Amino acid sequence: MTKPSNGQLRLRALRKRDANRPSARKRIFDTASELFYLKGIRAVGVETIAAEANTTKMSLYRNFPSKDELVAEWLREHDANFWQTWEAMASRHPEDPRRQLKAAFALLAKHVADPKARGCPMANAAVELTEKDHPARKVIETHKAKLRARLAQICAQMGTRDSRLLADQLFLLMEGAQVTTQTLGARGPARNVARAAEMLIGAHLRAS
Amino acid sequence: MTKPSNGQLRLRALRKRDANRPSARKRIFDTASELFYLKGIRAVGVETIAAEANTTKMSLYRNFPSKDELVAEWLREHDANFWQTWEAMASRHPEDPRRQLKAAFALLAKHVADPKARGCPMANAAVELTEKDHPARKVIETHKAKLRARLAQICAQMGTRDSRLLADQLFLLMEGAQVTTQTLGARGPARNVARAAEMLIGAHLRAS
DNA sequence: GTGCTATGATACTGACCGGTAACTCTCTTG
DNA sequence: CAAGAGAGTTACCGGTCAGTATCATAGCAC
Repeated sequence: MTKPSNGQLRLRALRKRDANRPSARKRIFDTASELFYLKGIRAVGVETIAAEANTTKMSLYRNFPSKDELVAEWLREHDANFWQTWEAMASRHPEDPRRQLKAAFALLAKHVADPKARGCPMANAAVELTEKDHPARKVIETHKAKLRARLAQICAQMGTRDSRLLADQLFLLMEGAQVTTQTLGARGPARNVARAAEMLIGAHLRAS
Repeated sequence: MTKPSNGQLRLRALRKRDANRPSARKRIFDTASELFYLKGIRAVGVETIAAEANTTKMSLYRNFPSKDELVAEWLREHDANFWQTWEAMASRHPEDPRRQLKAAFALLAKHVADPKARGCPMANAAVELTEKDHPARKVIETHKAKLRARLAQICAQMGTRDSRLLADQLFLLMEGAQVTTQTLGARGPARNVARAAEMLIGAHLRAS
């Protein structure tokens, strides 16, 4: 029933001829990333992802072993992008840990100011995926542990007495800013995250 | 097929005779509250709730118009409990806003130290329920806005120059502590939330 | 007793879920 | 030209989802 019309066939042919068209895998991955972030993981079905990527479920399962693994892949890529941005930012202020922190919080402030932002994909996924053996959980925990350690490293370079404590406090501010985006929006407490970090850093430096 | 055995009948009769047995509504509500919090909202079906409450789906729908409304009800009750606890705590330190904040963060610290804790039900729900017209969203936004305002009020009573700013910073710490519970656990940064709050309050008071 | 209310039990709807089978088409590479 | 890889299409699987209809049973109030 409902055979494809000639119009549809021609459209599809046109699309195929376009050499610039990304692979099905890339389209699926990009679409899934966007939908997972904006609508939530459990709220988005594989059929929806495929349709939105102008392909079908079969292409999804030819490129990814399962939805759970697709989710994990998405978060792995987010982790890679995150650290690439982070280290690029850090290398712009070598030997100046304080400036590195300032730049990091400026970046965060810019992100949470975006009205379309919906917090941190990692933290959101941790809220949604409660099965402790979900493949994404390892990615999430590793990512957050690394961030905590990286913050502590920078704080130590600043010479603060209790660098672990300051790092944890900054970590709380970061996570808090991301999550409040989803309840009180960009005009909520998140917009004061950079100032909060500055005050905390200042207080620690004075105490050293 | 599979008629109930005499044993099952007797068991049911025994359960019914127990006058202390809570109503189906209460059992459903309590079970749903626990499951929603521990497993997540979308991860728990109405059938599971009913079974876990030793009743059936029909009793659920006789007492609640829909699952979405049940979720909203759960959050409304959480809001009521939250403010009852909060105001009881505040009234224990009348005329001493600083002590009120200290007590609030002590309570929060105790909560996030529980290894079974899974953050703030409101914030978690905000992550899971992305449909902007979900009945729970209004409850969540109202709750968080009220908390933000209440914090600002207390900070103003302390006489800090920029009480709104301090309130937002404390808010970020609170939300951050709750959410990090789900990625780095009770031994994560959350355990430093009270100290972080103390330092921020101190810095603000010194600046006034 | 007679109702009334709350509860239970079972079966069902239609939609959607993640995942698979089988076949076709088209483009690329040798 | 031939062969193979990537991609599209359609139909299907078993299971679960939220929500409903129907009938039976129990306890309570009058």
